[in-house]
Amino acid sequence: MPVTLRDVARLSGVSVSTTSRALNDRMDVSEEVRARVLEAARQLNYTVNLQARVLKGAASKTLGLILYNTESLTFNAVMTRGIYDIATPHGYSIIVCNSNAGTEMEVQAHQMLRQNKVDGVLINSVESGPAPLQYLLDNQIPFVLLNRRVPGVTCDYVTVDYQQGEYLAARHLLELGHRHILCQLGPESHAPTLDRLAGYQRALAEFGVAFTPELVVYSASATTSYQLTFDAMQRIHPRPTAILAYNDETTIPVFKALSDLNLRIPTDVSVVGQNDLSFSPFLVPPLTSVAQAIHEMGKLGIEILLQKIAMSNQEPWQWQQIVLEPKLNVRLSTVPLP
Amino acid sequence: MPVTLRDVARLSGVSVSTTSRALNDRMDVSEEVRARVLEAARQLNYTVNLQARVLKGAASKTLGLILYNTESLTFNAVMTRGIYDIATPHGYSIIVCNSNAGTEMEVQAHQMLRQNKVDGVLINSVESGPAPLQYLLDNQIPFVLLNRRVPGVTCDYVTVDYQQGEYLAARHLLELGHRHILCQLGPESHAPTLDRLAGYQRALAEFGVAFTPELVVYSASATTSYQLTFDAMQRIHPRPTAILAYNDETTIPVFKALSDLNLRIPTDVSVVGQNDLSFSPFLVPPLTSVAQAIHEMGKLGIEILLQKIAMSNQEPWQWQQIVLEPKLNVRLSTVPLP
DNA sequence: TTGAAAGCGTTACCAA
DNA sequence: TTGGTAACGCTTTCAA
Repeated sequence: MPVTLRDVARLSGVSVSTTSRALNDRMDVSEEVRARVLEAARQLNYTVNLQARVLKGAASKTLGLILYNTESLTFNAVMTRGIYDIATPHGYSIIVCNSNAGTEMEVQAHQMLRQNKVDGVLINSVESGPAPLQYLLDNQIPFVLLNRRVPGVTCDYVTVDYQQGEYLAARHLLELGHRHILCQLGPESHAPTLDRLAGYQRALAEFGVAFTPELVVYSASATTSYQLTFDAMQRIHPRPTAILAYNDETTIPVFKALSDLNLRIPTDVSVVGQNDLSFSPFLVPPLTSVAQAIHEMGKLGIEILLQKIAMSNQEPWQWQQIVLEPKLNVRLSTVPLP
Repeated sequence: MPVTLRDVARLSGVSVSTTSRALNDRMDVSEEVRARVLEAARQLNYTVNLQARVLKGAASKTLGLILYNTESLTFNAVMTRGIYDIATPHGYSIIVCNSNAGTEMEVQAHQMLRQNKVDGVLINSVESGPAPLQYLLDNQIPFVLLNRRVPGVTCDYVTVDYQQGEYLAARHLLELGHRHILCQLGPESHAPTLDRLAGYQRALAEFGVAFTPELVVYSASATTSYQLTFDAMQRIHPRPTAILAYNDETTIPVFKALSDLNLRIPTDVSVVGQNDLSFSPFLVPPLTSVAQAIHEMGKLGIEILLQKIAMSNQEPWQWQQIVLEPKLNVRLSTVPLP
């Protein structure tokens, strides 16, 4: 039913092989024939059959993207935005899979991508261990890890530095004189959580402040952020004078909890966010926040991947292991301790 | 280099055709042979070559998703979340394309999906007119429109009702006695914008309030929302007593603009948002907002698409044209006019 | 129950 | 410069 090369060949009155060459911009085809073939193809609305081409051994011009999909709503949106936009102009389709933070779906995703013969993979989910990565390495399928590192696996990756981000935020508060800083982190087992905790502790140590486990709480949703803040500010003595929020979104319930406790920001409590979203400068007061280069991470990831695919396998490849540095944007939600 | 059916056949000592039947769970294969084949396949880590299968005429088990990608960061995230999660268990891969609200990239997306022989398409971007849809209809490729309707094209779609959403919000304010309601809409040419404007006007008409063009402003970003609110509340006399914000995200700059003008919420100005995000109940004051069933829209869309694909083309198909109703969640950011 | 062979649409090789 | 032919990996007749 669909138009094939044979149809175009018949209409243009040349052989199938000549038709193929004409359409693929080969130079061993007379201008006159090429014109006729192109016209016929246009007329029949011909499109190449990718499966046939790939079966012959050509690249599939398809990439895989395995998302983790449990981090904040905005995370994937920001990270993937640049990915599609760079892939499309290069003629690549992207098959997107979600692991939903589960090993089973992650394994299925790898299987799907393998079956689809993708030319490369961007990976933001490594729940099932290094085996799938090893498979890709063994089979020389290029891939780049996004926001992840895997111990024992040498490969390309682009991450941001959550430890440094938390460190910068904590140091900022310590420099302002704060000593009782409530640290709100995400899911307890999550790798970035451990990084951030380490950054918090590093800053404390640098200022000779003892670490108080009570000051660390774990939450990730709006509801729990409100409750945890509300409870912690009442329970902990002396009361924290500053809060390192989980991210800018959960800063909103934090603000409300403080408001409900009649605590003013920043007079009574300083607050620092993470991610520096577009609305953060417009909170009341404007939020001091750590900007992580999430968008940059996605963009660099796909660029490295495409670069790697474009290279012949013979050339030596220097592993790209990039850690993007966070930046603290100071606004009005943080002030010196009186 | 990759393992093929021939390799499995050789190892299990049977023919290629028998191997194929064994792996495809056909019943005309002896149990003993099937076991041997499966074991050989496992041992060789065999995976079927999808391109070959599709070339033979099988379904590609691949769907296309064309996103518009100019709406808020969260919109795509919420809508697509359910899509992947339903497609994967059904064995479908999804090729995601972004039109970026441009006709050129949209056309390219359709081309890519056509080349990839997708079994169906979910479409949230119809910038280049009805031609690509007509192509899909002509070639019997199932598709479902998400958040879009196209005049003159009869097809399946799932949308939410922006007009009704704005109507509900406006009516709520009118019932509270407000008569000067600032209406903040998105990009001026955007279809939802026109719907929302109509909803606003319908509510006004119902209460016998004259429509004042001056009270309608267009914005979509955090920065412009702040400035537009700040300016409008100073410029317009009598000053609006209520604001219909563009969405919950831009509500944040609206709150700040009002705060900077020393206007209290809700005492001086009532505010209604759109989307009812997870953080909205935690704004200060908690935001009255219109919830649109964006997630439901994605979920229904993929379900209808899969259903349609599963049906033999012979059965009659009843067009699914679904408009999901919005819901107004009243909180503390709106009060009766004194 | 099994195997041989044809063919899906394309490209590459070789011969003309 | 052009055309015939083979082959990519699979499924599906059809025959044994």
